[in-house]
Amino acid sequence: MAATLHDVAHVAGVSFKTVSNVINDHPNVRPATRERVQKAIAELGYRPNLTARSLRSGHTGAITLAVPQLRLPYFAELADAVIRAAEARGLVVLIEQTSGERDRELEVLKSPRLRMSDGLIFSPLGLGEEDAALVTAEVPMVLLGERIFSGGCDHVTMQNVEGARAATEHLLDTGRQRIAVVGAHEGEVIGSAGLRLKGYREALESRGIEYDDGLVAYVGTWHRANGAEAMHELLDRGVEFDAVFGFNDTLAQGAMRVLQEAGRRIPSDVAVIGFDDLDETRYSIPTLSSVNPGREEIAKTAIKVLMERIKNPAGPAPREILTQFEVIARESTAA
Amino acid sequence: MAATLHDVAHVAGVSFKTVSNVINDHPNVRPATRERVQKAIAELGYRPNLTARSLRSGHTGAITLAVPQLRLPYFAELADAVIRAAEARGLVVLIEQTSGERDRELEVLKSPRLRMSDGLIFSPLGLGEEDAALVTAEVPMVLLGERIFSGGCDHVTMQNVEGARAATEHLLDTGRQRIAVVGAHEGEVIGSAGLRLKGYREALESRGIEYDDGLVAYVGTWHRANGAEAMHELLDRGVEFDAVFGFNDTLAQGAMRVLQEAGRRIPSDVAVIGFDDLDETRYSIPTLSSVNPGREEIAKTAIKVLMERIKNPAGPAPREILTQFEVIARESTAA
DNA sequence: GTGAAAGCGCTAACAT
DNA sequence: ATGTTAGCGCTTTCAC
Repeated sequence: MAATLHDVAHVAGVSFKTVSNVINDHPNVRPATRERVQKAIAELGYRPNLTARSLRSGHTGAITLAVPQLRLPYFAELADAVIRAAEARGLVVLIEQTSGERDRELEVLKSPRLRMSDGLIFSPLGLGEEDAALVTAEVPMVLLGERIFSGGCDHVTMQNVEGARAATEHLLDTGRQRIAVVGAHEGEVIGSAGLRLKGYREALESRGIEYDDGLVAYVGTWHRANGAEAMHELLDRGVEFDAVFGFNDTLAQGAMRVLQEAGRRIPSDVAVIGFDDLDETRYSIPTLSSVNPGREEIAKTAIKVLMERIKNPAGPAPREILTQFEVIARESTAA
Repeated sequence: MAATLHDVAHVAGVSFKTVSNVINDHPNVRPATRERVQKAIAELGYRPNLTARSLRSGHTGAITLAVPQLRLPYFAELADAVIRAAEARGLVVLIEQTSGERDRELEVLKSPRLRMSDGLIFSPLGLGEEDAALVTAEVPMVLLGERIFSGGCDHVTMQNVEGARAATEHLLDTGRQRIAVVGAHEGEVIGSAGLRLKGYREALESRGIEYDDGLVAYVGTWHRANGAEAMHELLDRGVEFDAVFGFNDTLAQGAMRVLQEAGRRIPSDVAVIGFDDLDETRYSIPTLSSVNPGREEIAKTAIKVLMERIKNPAGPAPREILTQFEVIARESTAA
């Protein structure tokens, strides 16, 4: 089968330790010997067995990324960014899908599989603050998202409250007064939905507008279909509104679709803003205003922090890192 | 650090082989002993070291999926499906992004990293038929897509020609005559673009309509932006058309956007159909007709075939597997 | 500068 | 039914 160090050593006529030295660029090898070894390596098409190397060295060169599902464009774009950031540092990425289910999330955390990687970037959806004590892994971990803050591990997250507040203020600035919400989670305080609702309320409050629960549509998950459903519900309720804040872009897209089906014009009748700044917001009809939560930065920072933690597990105290956000105005909120 | 078999054996007062027997459900263990060992395992929080197991057993329980990029919704949905299919069989998935660049694709094929997985599902974009000889890996491989057919490995692919032909015929059936194409690749014969163009031409021919290169817009990649650009170009050319066939849904979405900006109504002025049946086609304005290429089936079949090949590398001759497709009519091609 | 030997944690013959 | 032994392919002391 595949050639081993021994085979190479044999062909090159040296001890297999010398071959190892050549491969790992150790200093004490005579140029002539090195050359001979390299020739043997080429001849045999030798490739190091990384599994063996991992066993010996204790690290694998891989990290795990656990997300709800790649079908959700936000996580696809996040995974894309994480893989690129990891690759830039010579790491490969193993992806686990949790469907956002608590049990599956715990399973991933506890799986022996995790040890086949050097660290974990974990974006929980089912686990909550009350589970903080369970959120530990046998490898260094960086937490993403808004579900858990009290953990003892590094945490990279976007500014949900501030971003949502800015989005709402953007709508208010265009003269909108009755802003419907699509994507709230019943009773949630600390997840993305809870925090974005908080930002929404803060913005209203700062302008002296009273919060009206009748304008808020609650959903289960954040797929396009949920946005569509929620908008149907709002329309059925018969409440008046002149703007919609979709808690993410896919919800907003679903809602826009239904609004237009119902004959509402965007933005003249109803302005719409989303959250995430997905690529597709640039091509919908109309283009969708959104909040760029700093996804690239999240990915890059997560990788950086994780690598530091892998190098030095007992390093600095866990950090809480917030990314920059930016409101991107597009057609759906034109004045 | 982490407990090993030896630690468990020590605590349970047995030899470490017995522990191994318990873990691997070997028959010859007395219930009492088994129980004692299991208690020790629980007590120490023992988890097997899969790296060591891999080294010994020769397989890793992971497979590699190499795709251009997850930002392209088609590949995000494909990866999602592959991960689910793999998980159902107890495998995890490592994802490599190639950007569709030939060099990167070759790099992935040759990387020692690949041996940290048991097999490869490879969806090339940069490599072509002329590179077939280079498309070999040190692990079993299943090829996806249309770039390479002559390889000596299992190949799962969609019916591009037939699907494209059916899409075109669908447009013709609604009375359209001048069908523009968005997404062709200059001079390509065998890639998705080449094959879909072939299907388009076949459909025209079967109805006695002459092929007009003036109706074909060529692009570089298949992002939304390319679809938008291509449609701008078609409009600038001033050619008349009453339908558009986007070679994938993202291209079609970009094109629809530009068409509507230009005041063309869909489907009354121009009908539009895409390819891939992405989730987003169900929520755009208007909803986008498309061809479902059997993505779930591709994922499931690829995993199944790969596992068979892993189990038996010298097994049956490489297979060529085609999935079922289906034209999905939505608003964008309503009569 | 190069080689010999030990061992990472596990599985699988082969004893006992 | 349980224990012993020999590696998987590599890195890493430590000698020479």
